[in-house]
Amino acid sequence: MEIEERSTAARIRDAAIECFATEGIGGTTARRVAAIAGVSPGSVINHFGSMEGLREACDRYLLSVTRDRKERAMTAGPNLDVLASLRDGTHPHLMAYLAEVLSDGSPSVAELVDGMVSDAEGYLAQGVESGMLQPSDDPHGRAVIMVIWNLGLLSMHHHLFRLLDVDLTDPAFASTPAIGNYIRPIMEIYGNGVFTAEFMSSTREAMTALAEHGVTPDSPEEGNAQEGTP
Amino acid sequence: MEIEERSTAARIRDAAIECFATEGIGGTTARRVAAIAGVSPGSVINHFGSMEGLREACDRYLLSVTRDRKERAMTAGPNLDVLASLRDGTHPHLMAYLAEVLSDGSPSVAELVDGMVSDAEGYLAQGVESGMLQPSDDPHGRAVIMVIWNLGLLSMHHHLFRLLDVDLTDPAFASTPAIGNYIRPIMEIYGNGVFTAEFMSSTREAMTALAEHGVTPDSPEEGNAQEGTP
DNA sequence: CATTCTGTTGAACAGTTGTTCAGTGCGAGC
DNA sequence: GCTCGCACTGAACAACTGTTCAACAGAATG
Repeated sequence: MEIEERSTAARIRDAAIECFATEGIGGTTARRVAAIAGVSPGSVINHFGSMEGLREACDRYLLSVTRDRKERAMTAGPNLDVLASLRDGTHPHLMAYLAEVLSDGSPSVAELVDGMVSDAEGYLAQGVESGMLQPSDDPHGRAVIMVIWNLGLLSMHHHLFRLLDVDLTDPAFASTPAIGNYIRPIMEIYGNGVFTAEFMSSTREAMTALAEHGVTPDSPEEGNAQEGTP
Repeated sequence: MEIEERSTAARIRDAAIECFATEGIGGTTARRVAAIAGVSPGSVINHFGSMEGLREACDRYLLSVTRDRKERAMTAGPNLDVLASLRDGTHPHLMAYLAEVLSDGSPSVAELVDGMVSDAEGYLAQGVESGMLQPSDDPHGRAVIMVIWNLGLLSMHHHLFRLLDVDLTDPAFASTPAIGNYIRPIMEIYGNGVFTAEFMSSTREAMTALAEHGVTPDSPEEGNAQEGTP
């Protein structure tokens, strides 16, 4: 099950990750992977049983790399950037591979996302304790939203690149000059919010009702909820 | 170029949207679309030239529907929910189709996203004028981030459903009981932010430097920037 | 040296794909 | 009633796909 590094299987798996990342999932064929890895098409199936098996191996590898680096990063203290562990340049296509597979429901990607969420819950709690972050009425929900906002940005990196000139899949992303375009608005929202205090207090009763019962088709705050729904 | 409604071409196009939405882009074939539409495979190509042409027709249709409803929604006042116009049940698979195509860089989807961003800029400006929203140092950047956060949530709806029990592609989404799980944390962040005022003021100098020069590989605020990068 | 074993090959197979096109049916216009 | 035109069919085609497998090389083992 475990793949020896520097082995042929590892070369094939890395070639597959590169192919999935650059050609997309649909554009990846056994022959193309074989060509990149410098082996025969038969060898690809020989090692992984099928193309689906190869895809699963890539997912498992993504998961294991993330876990390895996460442990190393843990010692360096909490970090709100759930993706930082994939951006060290050792595996240049891993981030783009993740971006590609995020929006299809593979089980091991789900496991990865769930892990990121529970990590984020821990980091957020630490941030609250240390006085850096505000406490939340719904710590789990806040962690889910923040993690998926992040991953969503990654999976839409084409649009983000077009609109803000920032490439989230670039290993050298952190030293892009335009990175301010990306961080500035996010820090502004995370720092001050978007709604004014007046607006929040004027809709407080609707919000607490929402927190208790949820929105029902004919709940009276429907009008406000629609305007406020992001 | 314009497709007559109720025509065979329209039926094929709707079948394609359904197929793209439910089977994914890779899982959609000419024969499957033909079966759903109740026509022969040849007819599919006859009407749209090729499968790529069919895909483009679907994108164009998505764009035109969005524009139509947007105009109608304009009269009802600004609305921060950029997706509300697609959620009226007339075309039950349009939202799921959008979710499917968001993460691949089709030109007309790019046009759609750009339109949503410039709409959002307008709505946000109106919200600022009316006192509902805080002004921003970077109105364009804020609009981009907020729109792509939203679209990213949509494109990751599988994960969101697993984690918060909310299905963004469901036409009846607004009346789901669990919708509070989704709205509550977002309203909290948009209302109050995430960082504390103390943390924000302690990193103010780093933030203003960022706003002016961006982050460079050896800029001194690198440490803080990493902790703050979401 | 002979033999086994492991890893690799690449030709071949069956299945699916997009696309073509001669032929069919059917309704409108005369 | 006849004919024309058009939309549609579905069998056929070439190009691809994942997968199989007999053959092969080369190192390790006896």
